[in-house]
Amino acid sequence: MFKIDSKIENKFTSLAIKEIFRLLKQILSSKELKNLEIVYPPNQEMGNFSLPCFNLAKTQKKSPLKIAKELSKKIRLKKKGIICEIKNQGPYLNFFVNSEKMAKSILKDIFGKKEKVGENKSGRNKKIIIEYVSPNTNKPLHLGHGRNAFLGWSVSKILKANGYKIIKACLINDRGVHICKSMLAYLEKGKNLLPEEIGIKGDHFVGDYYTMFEDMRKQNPDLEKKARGMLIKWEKGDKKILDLWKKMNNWTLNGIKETFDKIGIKFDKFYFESQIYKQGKDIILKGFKNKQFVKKDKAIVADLKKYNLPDKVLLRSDGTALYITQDIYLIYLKQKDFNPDKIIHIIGSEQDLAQKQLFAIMDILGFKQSKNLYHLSYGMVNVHGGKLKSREGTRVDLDVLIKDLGKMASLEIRARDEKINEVELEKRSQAIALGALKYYILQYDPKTIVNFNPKKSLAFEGHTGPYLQYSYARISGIIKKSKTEINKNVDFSKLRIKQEKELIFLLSKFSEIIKDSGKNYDPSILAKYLYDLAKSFHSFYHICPVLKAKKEIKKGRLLLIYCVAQIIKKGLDLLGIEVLEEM
RNA sequence: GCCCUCAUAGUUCAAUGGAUAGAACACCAGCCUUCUAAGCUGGUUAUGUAGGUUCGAUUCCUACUGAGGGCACCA
Repeated sequence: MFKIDSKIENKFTSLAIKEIFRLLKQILSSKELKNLEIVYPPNQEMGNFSLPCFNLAKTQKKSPLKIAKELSKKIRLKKKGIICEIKNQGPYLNFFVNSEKMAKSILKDIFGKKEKVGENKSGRNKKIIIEYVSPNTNKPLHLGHGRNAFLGWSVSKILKANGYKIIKACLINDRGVHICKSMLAYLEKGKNLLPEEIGIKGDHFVGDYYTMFEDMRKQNPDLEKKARGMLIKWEKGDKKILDLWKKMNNWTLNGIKETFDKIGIKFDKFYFESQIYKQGKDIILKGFKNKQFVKKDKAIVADLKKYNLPDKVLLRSDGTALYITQDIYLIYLKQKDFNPDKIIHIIGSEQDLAQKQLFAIMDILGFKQSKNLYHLSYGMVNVHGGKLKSREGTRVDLDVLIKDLGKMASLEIRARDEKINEVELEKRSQAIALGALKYYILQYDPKTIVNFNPKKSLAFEGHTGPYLQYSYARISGIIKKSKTEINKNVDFSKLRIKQEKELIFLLSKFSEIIKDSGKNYDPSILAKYLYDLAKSFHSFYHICPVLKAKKEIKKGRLLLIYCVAQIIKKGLDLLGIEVLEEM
């Protein structure tokens, strides 16, 4: 949607919209112009841009149909303008652009921008810290962490493409009673076994003891108290417990980091809960002294009636810290470390209330930037109607899932190319498996609850990551076979085919899509666009031969598909998905 | 009990208050001596119920029904 004063990233679109407003100025007052919006019609046969006449109907007190008709008759087009045709259709006035000018401008632009294609500077170098994933160190990552990781990574990339400076942070929740549970089970049943001795990844090794604890507790409920006791000893610095804690934490952390590496997730800064919870306590105690908080049943509590929220306990009655205790300090710490303009927490929607409370507490504490705190909330991943929560049994282990997907992908690849070598097979199957998984997750609006059925959900056909990777590989194949340099100076006077025009117009939308995805912190907008583009390309592919076309047409089509490939590559990169030259 | 989400095709998801409610999977019928069939072309099927606001409601408001999440010493 474009208003008269909106800033448009794509040069051609910007010129076209400006011309439309100039044309409308012939017959409308500047006041009327200001309220108008230009939109995209549902499909391109209707036109490239459209003016809905409903607003004008109100001010002019005529039917919108009549206004559209009148406007189409009154407007005089310029001979050499970008807009070459105007049609009224119902209550809409539709504008068609000159395909030749559109093609030349857009393709030249994409060709010239190379890997910076689609980027803009609307972020003006403002700094944003994005905290994401933030795992516990008592078990391996599951698919819910995967959604968090893919979302965080992609949003970071998209915001960066919008000109923001991004710091990707991860809080390691390495303190708390959940860790003690794994430790207890290990002490009782572990027999000093090491993960490498039985060839198991450290995070899975520790996770198994956590599960074991849950089983043991069912028979011996006292273990829960024992775990609490262990936490108190841990807080007091009991050497034996600290040594075990360090050892087991390292196992888990190394395992988790290995998984991060495998799925291509990186961070600029790690914070550790164990290193910051004490400072959190100090802030709470100081706040209590300053009468910002109150004491109820010996616990220190934030009264949040003013914010229309339930009260929140900040320190237990026995004086030990809660998760939120260190979370409060962490916000100060991030502000001190990086002085960001915004802090984003990527956390599941089950913590909507807790996050609201946290931000309200920061406000009570007088944290000046409390308005710059943002909770990017995302829906849970359900499995078979069950929940994917670590407290309950059902969870999809990320390592296992990726391994299974990799196997599926390599079978597909082998079926197409029997002679492929092992190194290439491994590389491709990983890229395809991760492409499928990441696209599957990112195609949904973050707040949507994803229903994941391992058997049905992940495919390599249809609306999937591999479909996009395949379009890229196909284009790469054609360009390779053409054995010619891509030439940006192309004559497009013979651009008559619907599929060609459609592709070019889709390309022109890319930069607006990146802006839109960034503004909404929503990679699914980009994901859907890329699918539309790939679909449009495949349709083109089956109708328009490239290599067998006549010389000038071939040159033009080569440039066109090259630009499509560049956009797919860039777009997939912003989703954290790799492209392949061959599939 | 209170608060927050959500309800669209057999299934999984789209649709800034506006044009014929889009896709994908599944199902049916076609297309490989032609740039990679992980592809293309066509077909069947949908807005939970009842009101309201509006020229116009899948979208906003109210009630109901159903699902999920949350509600002080878990995170």
